[in-house]
Amino acid sequence: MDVADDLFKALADSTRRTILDELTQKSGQTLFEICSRLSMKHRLGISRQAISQHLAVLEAAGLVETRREGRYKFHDLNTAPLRQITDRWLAPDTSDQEESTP
Amino acid sequence: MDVADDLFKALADSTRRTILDELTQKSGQTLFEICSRLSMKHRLGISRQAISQHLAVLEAAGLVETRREGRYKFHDLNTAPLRQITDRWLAPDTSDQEESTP
DNA sequence: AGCATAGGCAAGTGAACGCTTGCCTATCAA
DNA sequence: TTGATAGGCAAGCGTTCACTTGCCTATGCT
Repeated sequence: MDVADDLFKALADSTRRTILDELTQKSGQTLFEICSRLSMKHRLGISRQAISQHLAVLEAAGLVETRREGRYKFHDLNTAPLRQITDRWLAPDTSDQEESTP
Repeated sequence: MDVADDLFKALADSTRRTILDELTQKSGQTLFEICSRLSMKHRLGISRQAISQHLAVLEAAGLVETRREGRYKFHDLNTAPLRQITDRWLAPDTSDQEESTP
């Protein structure tokens, strides 16, 4: 329905948020690299396909961008879509609020 | 699992985001006021109970605070939890990133 | 008191979601 | 060419989620 729907749906899962954390620490990781990090550092017993699906969701939301090089596919973080959240509810413009009279 | 889970789950639904929009325009609305606004302005054919459940989710996430006065219950917006998102991935500190060597 | 208004609780339903399993394609090294 | 590595596609399963329906409590007006 909403255009922002993909973004918020992508952020709704804790595994996907952890993936964003990992890409924040090191951008340009491959699928297998992300897999091993989630397994080692975060003790997440999760399959490769599950993570692949998570990455697809993050890519649909614009939070992750990919580039292919040979048999490797690198995943880069893009935090730009997150600005929507700030712009929507943390905008400094409070000039046209209605008065509170129940 | 995560403590931030409530926040992102709350934002994952488009109706709840619309409620936040409405509370941004006018804080301190009652349940019925929110109901009529969603119905009129946003053409959302949704029951009162559904909206009540949405407000409970938003309150659990800390995005909405409530105060009772007689038979009225007013709902106030609290955008403070949204700062978590900025702090987590939009933090200006990029000093301790790892180098990208696949 | 009697009735309308404002809100709450709980069970049930259909759809979406997260994850697994199994198999397939593509790239590179021996 | 064979084998290993990196990734993709799709069906199936159990859980969670959004929403409805029905009934109940509390406050206020006349």
